[in-house]
Amino acid sequence: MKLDRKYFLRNSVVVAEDILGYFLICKSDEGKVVGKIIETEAYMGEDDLACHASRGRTKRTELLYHDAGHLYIYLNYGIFYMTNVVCGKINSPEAVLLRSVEIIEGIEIAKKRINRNKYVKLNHSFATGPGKLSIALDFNKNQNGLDIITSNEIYIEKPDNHRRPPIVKTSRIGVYYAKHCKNYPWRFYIKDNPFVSKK
DNA sequence: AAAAGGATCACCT
DNA sequence: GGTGATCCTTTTT
Repeated sequence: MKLDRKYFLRNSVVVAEDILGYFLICKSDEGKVVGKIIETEAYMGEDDLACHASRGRTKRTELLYHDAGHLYIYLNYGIFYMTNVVCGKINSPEAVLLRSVEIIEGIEIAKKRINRNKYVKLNHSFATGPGKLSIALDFNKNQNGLDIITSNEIYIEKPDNHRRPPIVKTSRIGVYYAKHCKNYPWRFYIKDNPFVSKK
């Protein structure tokens, strides 16, 4: 069942954990690609020094303050797009970063996208890590701000037979600069899953 | 106009 | 475990 806006109105830490195992669906001219969500991170509020909103409300972070259920996509390292879903109430800047998926449909389309990208290599677990995930699902600045509740092309659904998987909570990746926030246990992944980006 | 900073990746040991 | 490559956006002068 497709998720409604109420689902994302909750705290991003809650959503990041709950959404593991759900299906991310992306249709485009190239076809349909479906990824099972394996790994996420929560970024929450102006007090979270790892969150973009910690530097205040700017043109870039404006989206985080708006309605939940929209994509927040930005370029990092000048090369990679990071794909997030905005969570929480209006004026509460929160998001869930999608770090890794297991491609369960449209694998040839996803491989083709990885192959034509200059910065990544196709290997056995090719949609692991937020940069590669965005390439495999063709997320870029064109989808920034897209509403995944009303869209029929890009959305998330709870599988019919969903059971809550065993989950590992740990600290977030790449936020070494975030002082006391860097060790917050806001990274979640499905235990023992081969598509987790980093141990 | 210039500088600095990355929510990464691939490859190495 | 660690390092270097990469180049766009944001911030500062």
